[in-house]
Amino acid sequence: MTKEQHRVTLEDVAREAGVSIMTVSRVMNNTGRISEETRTQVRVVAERLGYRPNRAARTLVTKRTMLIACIMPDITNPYFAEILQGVEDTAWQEGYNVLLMNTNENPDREYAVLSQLDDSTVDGVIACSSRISDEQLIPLLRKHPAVVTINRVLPKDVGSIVLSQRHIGHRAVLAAKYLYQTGRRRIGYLQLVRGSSSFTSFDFVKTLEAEGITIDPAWCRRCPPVWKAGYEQGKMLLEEHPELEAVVGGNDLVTLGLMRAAIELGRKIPDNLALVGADDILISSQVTPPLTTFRMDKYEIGAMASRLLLLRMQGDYTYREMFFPEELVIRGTT
Amino acid sequence: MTKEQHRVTLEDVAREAGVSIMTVSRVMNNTGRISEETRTQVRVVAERLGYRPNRAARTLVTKRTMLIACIMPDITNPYFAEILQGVEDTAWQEGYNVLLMNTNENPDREYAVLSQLDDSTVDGVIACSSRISDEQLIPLLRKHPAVVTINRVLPKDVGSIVLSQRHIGHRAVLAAKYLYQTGRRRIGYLQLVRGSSSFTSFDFVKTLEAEGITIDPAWCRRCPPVWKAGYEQGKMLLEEHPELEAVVGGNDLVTLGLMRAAIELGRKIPDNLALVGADDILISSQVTPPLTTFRMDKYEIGAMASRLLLLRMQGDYTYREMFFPEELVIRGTT
DNA sequence: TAGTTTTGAGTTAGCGTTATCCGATACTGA
DNA sequence: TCAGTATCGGATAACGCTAACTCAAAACTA
Repeated sequence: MTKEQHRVTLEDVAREAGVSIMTVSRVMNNTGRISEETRTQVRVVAERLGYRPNRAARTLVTKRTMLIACIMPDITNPYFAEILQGVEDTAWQEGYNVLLMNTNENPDREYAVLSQLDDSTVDGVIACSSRISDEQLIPLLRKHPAVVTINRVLPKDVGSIVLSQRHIGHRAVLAAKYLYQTGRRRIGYLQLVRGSSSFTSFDFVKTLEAEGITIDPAWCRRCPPVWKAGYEQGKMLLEEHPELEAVVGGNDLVTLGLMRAAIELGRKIPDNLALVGADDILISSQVTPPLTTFRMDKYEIGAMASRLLLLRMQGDYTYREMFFPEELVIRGTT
Repeated sequence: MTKEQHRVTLEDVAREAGVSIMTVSRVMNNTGRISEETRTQVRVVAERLGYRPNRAARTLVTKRTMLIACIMPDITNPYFAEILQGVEDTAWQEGYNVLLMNTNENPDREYAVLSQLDDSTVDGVIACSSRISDEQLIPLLRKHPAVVTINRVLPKDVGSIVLSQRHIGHRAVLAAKYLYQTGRRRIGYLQLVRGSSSFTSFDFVKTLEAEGITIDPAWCRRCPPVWKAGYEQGKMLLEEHPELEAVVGGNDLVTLGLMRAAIELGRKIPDNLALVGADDILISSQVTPPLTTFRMDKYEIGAMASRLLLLRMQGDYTYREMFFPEELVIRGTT
């Protein structure tokens, strides 16, 4: 199909149906008072001519794009894929389409993406697990009338928030405490590297210290949130610190990478090394031994983000914070 | 931020800079002849005022949305997630954003999505592994000036094509032949259910018959392309046909589901039951035993689709067909 | 019957850009 | 010096739609 065809406009329909442009517009939008007779007449003509309203023209006057932007760190991580599925399903049900902006865990790209975005492009923004600093993120989000963040706490006026853990790092501390209860003493930590995270291995060590659990900072490693990095960092960590009895991973992917490294190093899991992951992706239940991790409703997190965004887009700027409880699923690695 | 603020327009910049609207427009688009002096002057004012061009207004006159639609059956399937990553990265590099339309393997939803889409919404469409029939799909795609399909052959005038297997079902036949070579005789098939697929278990049986391999049609099952379905259908299949020595799966997810069922039924893999998957997602290499499957460059498939689409969007309507070879990766399940 | 409301549909005026045409300088060469 | 030709930038008219207002005719009301 070439580009040179004539687009069917309201005017064409109006002329053909012998009514004014406004009448056709009203019929198409089901607004205003139109007699049943005229209505069906216009509908028939519009159908016959194959009329489709021009989205840009409509947007220009209504100032609504019917689009929402969803900024994701990495859609090949099943954790985010499932959240995105929830976002898209819910948005779709409400007549919105999703502009996907995948940043590949790259803060520079995330910054570029957010800079490019403005309120003439989308009606709202969902920023999931942002990897950039508050200083960069907040001004960029303030440009938008409706914002929801996932797994990131921002000032209440910026937007609503969906969280899957009460505080950053809360999960890792819980995992370590559980491992301690099961008798492990030398507990390592594969902390996710991201531009933003305020929770560091320093906090990990300190928080657990307060609980009477001593962690050697040398047992903690920073690690990009992908499988390969978990494998590589994990291998180094275990080689340098064979005394480790357990490791807490920042997400399932890196924990699984580390598990592979451990197996290659001859470690027997869980007897020789215990592992706890973080987000219960499908693969985690299917490996041998299956990974102990935290379960949460990822789809529902995404769906809720869409719902909260919709409220804001409809002008309800009440600050809302939804907390999704996560549950430790004990499987074969502990 | 409320909606009531005044948007900075070309007019504001023009007034402030003491030039005409057209001059500002030219500067913003780097078109036309503008003196260096005026150019920087306008740039400074635009920057100070925080001017951002209105995308809808621009689209209305240029007829370009800078958006492409990507229709995906299921982004929680890592196979598609990786393709989507390739699509998005490449589109982004060229200044395009991606409208994600995830259909959750639901043909009705895919039909609805495609019906809603028109050329005033996006500049091009990538339809990945469409689940609807040619009769439905072709007219819907013809509305668009630029189309690329992934894993779906259509008339050459509809759009370009990216394929990861030479013919539908080619992979399954290859897998069966390989299993036969390794001594397996009673080979089952978990065929993916989709609205469209022209390759049926009937073809599977017939094609292999021609190769001298006899398959009992009762060993073939249709199965939705998700893990759970593979597990359930697999369990039924293995219970009803304990004589099976091997099964070919339509994709890795269902094969893995079947593998779980087989293990629960006490089958030893690969001695007691051999398995071949289809798309080498990460999880397949991490389970025990690791899955024998077909490897292909999923990211590159998506990236290529974007590149082919770009060519069409730039007016090069040459039909192109890219074939990505896939390679059998022999691991622990055969 | 005259006044009032309701109903259905037309008219006008943008929304914020860019395409296109056109005019005013300034520069060129003979 | 004077046409000829770059060079720069303004004026105008769309693009396709909807908000807001207007108004005639029909349908009530007292």
